[in-house]
Amino acid sequence: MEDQTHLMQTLGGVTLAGHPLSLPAPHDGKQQDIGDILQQIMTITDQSLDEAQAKKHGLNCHRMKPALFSVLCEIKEKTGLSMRSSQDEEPTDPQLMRLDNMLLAEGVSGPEKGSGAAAVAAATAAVGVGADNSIEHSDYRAKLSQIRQIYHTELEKYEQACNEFTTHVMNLLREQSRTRPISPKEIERMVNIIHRKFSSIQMQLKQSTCEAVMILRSRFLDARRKRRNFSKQATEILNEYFYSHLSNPYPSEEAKEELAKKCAITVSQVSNWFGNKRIRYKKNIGKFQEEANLYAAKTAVTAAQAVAAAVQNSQNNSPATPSSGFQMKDEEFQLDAAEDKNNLLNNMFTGTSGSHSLPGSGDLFMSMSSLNGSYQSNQVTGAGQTQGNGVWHDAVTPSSVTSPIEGTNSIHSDTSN
DNA sequence: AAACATGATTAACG
DNA sequence: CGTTAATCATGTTT
Repeated sequence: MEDQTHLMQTLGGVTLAGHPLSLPAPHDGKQQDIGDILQQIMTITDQSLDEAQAKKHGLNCHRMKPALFSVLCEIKEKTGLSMRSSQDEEPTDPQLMRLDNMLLAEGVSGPEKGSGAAAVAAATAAVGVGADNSIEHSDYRAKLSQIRQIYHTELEKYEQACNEFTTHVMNLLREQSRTRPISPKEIERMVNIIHRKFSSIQMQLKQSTCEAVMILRSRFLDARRKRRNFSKQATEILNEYFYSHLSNPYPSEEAKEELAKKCAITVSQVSNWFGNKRIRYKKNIGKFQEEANLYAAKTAVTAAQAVAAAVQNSQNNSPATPSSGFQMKDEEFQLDAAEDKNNLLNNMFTGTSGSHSLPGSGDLFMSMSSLNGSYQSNQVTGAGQTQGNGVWHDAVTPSSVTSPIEGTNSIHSDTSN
């Protein structure tokens, strides 16, 4: 330990003016020699530049130089180990991994995906609608590739700077190793340190890139911010399903997928739509009545013949209970429509009043049956039964699956895809 | 610009 | 987990 202290001071080249160094020296002759060399080394800092340069050269060529050099290196290595051992870890790994994964997932650091855009465009084009959607996406994609480009150029710049700096330091150290005990191992370690520093800088770059991507993502892909209304067709299809399943407007997962495919939207969008639709319909049935009739008409048109026959039956034969699936459906409708019947009725009458034949107009069918129904049950349910509960839940579940309703419904839209 | 419509998000619930 | 109900934030209409 004492030797080390001395040596450190020596190597620092600051003090140690007249101290005799106690290096391990087996023979007296050589000790004299070494002492001489060390003396020269020690005093070199006190000399003028030219003088020192000359002396340096002299020392470099000295026959004992390699031996002394290696000894000094070894000692230095030993002293350094105790200091370094604690700080050699790399705590950056998990974080760096996370960032890397993220960037890879976002397609920033991964392979260039020029074909991906084309594929997506083709897919959306194949669906037919979704042009606006792909515009949005291309905008997003453009920004993303901008970020990626910046990221890559910066990364490359850092890489280059790192290499430059490394070679510079290596040259410097190699040069200095003529006058200082610097082992190749130490140079290597130095290089490692440099690399670590630069990679931490790179991590910062990655982090800020991630942030940028996230911001961009939230700005462009967060549909809440940039909400787009569904296409006319899509709402058409959704409404069709909704009103033709008004008794149980809860599409199954498969049905949702079908609708999603047909509407060029996602399944969760379908779920959202039905959630919103149900709650809003229930909340203000009257407001939707017109729409309901419209879509009921629309679906009825396709099944006009069958419906027409049934309606005639239910009207002519037995006003009370015609025993068809329509009756049940009617009851549901009357429940639904009970609230704003006035408006409703007016609409219906003005819309379809005179001609109640059966020219396919489903609204006719709707209006006829629901009129009867609503008059019946208005007193029962009362005008105040509006929302709250039981719009379709209790009254509906029984008829949803078992009754012939499903059969009739399936004629128009249920299985028609 | 205000009012309304609508898709998405959220907490609470069963 | 899927729903409901309330709410947000935007789109559309008036």
